[in-house]
Amino acid sequence: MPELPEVETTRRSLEPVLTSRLITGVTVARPRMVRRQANPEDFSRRMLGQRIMSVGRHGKFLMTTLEDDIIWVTHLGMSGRISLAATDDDVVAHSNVIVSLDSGEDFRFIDPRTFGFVAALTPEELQASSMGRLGRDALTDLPRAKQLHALLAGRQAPMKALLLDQSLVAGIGNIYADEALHRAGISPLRSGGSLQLDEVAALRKAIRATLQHALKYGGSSLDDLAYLLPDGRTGEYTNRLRAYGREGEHCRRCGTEMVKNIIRDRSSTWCPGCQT
DNA sequence: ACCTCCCTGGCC
DNA sequence: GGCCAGGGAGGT
Repeated sequence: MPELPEVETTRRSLEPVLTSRLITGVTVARPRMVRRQANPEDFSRRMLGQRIMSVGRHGKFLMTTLEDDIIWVTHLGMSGRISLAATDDDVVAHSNVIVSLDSGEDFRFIDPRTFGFVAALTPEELQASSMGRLGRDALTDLPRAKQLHALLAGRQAPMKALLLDQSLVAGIGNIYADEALHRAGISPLRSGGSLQLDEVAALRKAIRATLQHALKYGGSSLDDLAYLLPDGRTGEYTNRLRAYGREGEHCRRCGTEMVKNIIRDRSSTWCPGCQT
């Protein structure tokens, strides 16, 4: 389930391969994958023949800039991953979008559940879409504690839901929301507005530590191997997770049995002993 | 701010 | 054969 550390790991792998390359081919095997594009045929048309200028990211959205002022957006969704392969390599199942480069390499977007998407948008189109309403990037641009505290003021929703709200802060998904709350010792059920400034400061520190550590280990590949690095390696943060997937096991900090329950339709794993 | 839907592989 | 995983959009 790719979220920010997985997407940033992907971005770093793509950057040297894509930058300055010419797009020589675009194949959309699953038309559904092209979304937020007023005219679906614009995707291939705007991509073909373009040179790639830079490979950026905001939250979980990969944003690749093309020379003609077009932004090629890729979102991995739930089950998406990017594979870099030679154009004549075997194509694995669910290679829904393939972008070929003048280097002889392919960018292959593999996504069984097709929750991800691609689009090629003008800056105006990007700004007008939901991507224009993303919060600050959780890894590179996380607001200071005072600002975060102000953003949370008066919010009744549980912290778990607020961390997943991409318009508040962009990039945190279900796994790392649980991880950050555990590190900070904050219950996922606490309402946003109930957090004191020192708790927000602890949470901010926990978010940064979680994301930076997960990134260092290449993100978390789960048993389903839906997420892999673009070269096929697994993300190795999985067995370092402190909360996610550890229901019924003992908390690594206080020994209490970890519990899992549903908060706002999302599974949440947390420690009732030390998350208060 | 809440509810429903999208989609498929893997597991019981 | 049914359920579960869940990020984000669209509707109310």
